[in-house]
Amino acid sequence: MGRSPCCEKAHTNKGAWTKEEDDRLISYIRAHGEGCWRSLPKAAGLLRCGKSCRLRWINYLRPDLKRGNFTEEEDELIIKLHSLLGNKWSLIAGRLPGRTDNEIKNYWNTHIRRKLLNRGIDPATHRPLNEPPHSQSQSQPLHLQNHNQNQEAVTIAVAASATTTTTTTIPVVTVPTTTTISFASSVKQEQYHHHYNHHHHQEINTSMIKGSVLERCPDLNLELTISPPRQQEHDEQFKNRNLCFVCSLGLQNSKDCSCDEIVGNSSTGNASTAPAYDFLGLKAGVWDYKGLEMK
DNA sequence: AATGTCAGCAACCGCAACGCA
DNA sequence: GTGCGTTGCGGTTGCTGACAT
Repeated sequence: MGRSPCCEKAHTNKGAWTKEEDDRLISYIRAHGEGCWRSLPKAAGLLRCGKSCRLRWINYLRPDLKRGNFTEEEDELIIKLHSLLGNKWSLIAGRLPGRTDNEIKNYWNTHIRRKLLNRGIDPATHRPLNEPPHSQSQSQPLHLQNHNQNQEAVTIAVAASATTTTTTTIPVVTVPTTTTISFASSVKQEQYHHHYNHHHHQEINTSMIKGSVLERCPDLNLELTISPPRQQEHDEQFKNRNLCFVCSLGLQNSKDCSCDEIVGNSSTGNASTAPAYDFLGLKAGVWDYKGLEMK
């Protein structure tokens, strides 16, 4: 027998939501919070499946949503992020506060695609339409190029703008050498944490971003730098120590510090036993590059 | 005014990842 | 380690309104 359906389809409404349904959903979530979508409809007295409720809330009813037209700045940011990340709409949405992945996806398909075509740019590859695909690296979009390339020791900083800088370094352990990423983001740390908790398996795709980022998008502040892994570079006190995410944020001695819990072997130089940074509680050992590849 | 076409957007569907027993 | 239930993502569909004929 296959999996049971997510809802009893015979007894659920479909199609557009009514005002009454919206009100029920809003009041229920205000009272009980998000989550447990499967049981929510029954508890809220809605004849909808949990999926439908979740979608309605996330894409339309959430109070922090920014309604209205996209600005020119948002347009350009979406284009740049798409060139880096591909159709990772949830990731792109994470960089645009108040916008949902569905909204951005629709906006891309209806407006930006056409806008790029009018500029003579292929929206799929972000390269000129009339440019012959003379090499794989140039004919593929950036996000597709990256995972064809061997990983190297590289530190990458990504920022939506250049106000604050939050830096951490993450090893990707299944590649021959250590890949590290530094995130410099104006997004509040807590927002980043929230986003990361939901999307950590995709967020790491940013690690695929390499030198050509700046070449492609010179005015997008990605603060790309290439450097040896930080632990090998300096900080004598950490030389024989593994850094947790908390310390990587400069919060050494914090109660959340878990450096000493991390098991790692920094002396081998082997990536699979490389210094382990506990990024948001994800021990280095869990990073599986293959699992992070774009579809 | 009636009909056809198209664009925009909300919602659905299938699948994969995740978490837990 | 495995199987099952739940959640989230991305592609696709279909409804609706605006515009053209």
